[in-house]
Amino acid sequence: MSKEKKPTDAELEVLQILWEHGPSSVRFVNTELSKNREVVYTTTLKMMQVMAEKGFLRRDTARRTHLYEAVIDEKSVQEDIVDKLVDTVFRGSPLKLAMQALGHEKASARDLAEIKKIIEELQKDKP
Amino acid sequence: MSKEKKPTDAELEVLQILWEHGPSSVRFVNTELSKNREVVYTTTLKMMQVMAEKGFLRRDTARRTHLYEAVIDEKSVQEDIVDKLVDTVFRGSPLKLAMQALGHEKASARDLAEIKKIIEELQKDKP
DNA sequence: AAATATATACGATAACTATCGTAGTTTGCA
DNA sequence: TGCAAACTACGATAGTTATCGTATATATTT
Repeated sequence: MSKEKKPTDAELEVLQILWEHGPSSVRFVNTELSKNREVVYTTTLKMMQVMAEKGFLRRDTARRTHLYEAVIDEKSVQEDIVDKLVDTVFRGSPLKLAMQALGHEKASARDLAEIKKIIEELQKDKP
Repeated sequence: MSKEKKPTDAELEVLQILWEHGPSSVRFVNTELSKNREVVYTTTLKMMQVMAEKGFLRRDTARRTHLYEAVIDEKSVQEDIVDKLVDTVFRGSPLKLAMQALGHEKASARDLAEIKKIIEELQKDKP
């Protein structure tokens, strides 16, 4: 039961960068964000400060350039969001969500083969 | 390319009820919502009025008790949300999302069997 | 007809988000 | 040394969301 509030969309963008690259400076995160859309440096700074207050990030202030690190786990965030999504958009049906995901344009033949294997594994547990 | 803004979480709750039951009165929707959490009637009313302004709902004012109907399609909303979710939370991997969904507690053996069939169908198209 | 119940309309508001400018501090280099 | 660059701190703000109270109109019941 994670009691924490869920990150906003903009916060998720930051989290994704930190999950991928590990502890990073504001400058780095801002540069990454700017690849997708224009963001002023202090906007990113403020956001990350707020996220630290919320407990989403931890920061290391040992040096002048602070380093921020995600303290919420990528997988648990994914779980929270999927659970909520199943309830609020897919009428409680994880199947429908999975189907929609696999129908996604980016789902490759390799993906399909892989998930088939996973399903077969799951079927062993749920006879 | 749906240009429309996406519904908020609270709006999705309303939409789900309308998708399931078809055109409904505010009273009905409020009663349904109240099964999950306490909501004052005028809160629901106001929300549905706003949703109508946004173009999410159409309303029939022919009678004293207005009837509201969803004008955005359930499937396209699901698509939009899944697409965005894949990008912002699953690093562009629909596979990861599908796996997470199937690992969901509510995924039944029947679900698994069914999606396996669907995957086999998809595999015919993506050799 | 009067009282009661049920509707809509609408304004106010607290909380939150995302955004950015300004100020002040530290570092590094010409 | 002194100036420019890079950094943090912080306040202000416009927009949005969800919430609810009050006012008012229309049915329904007694």
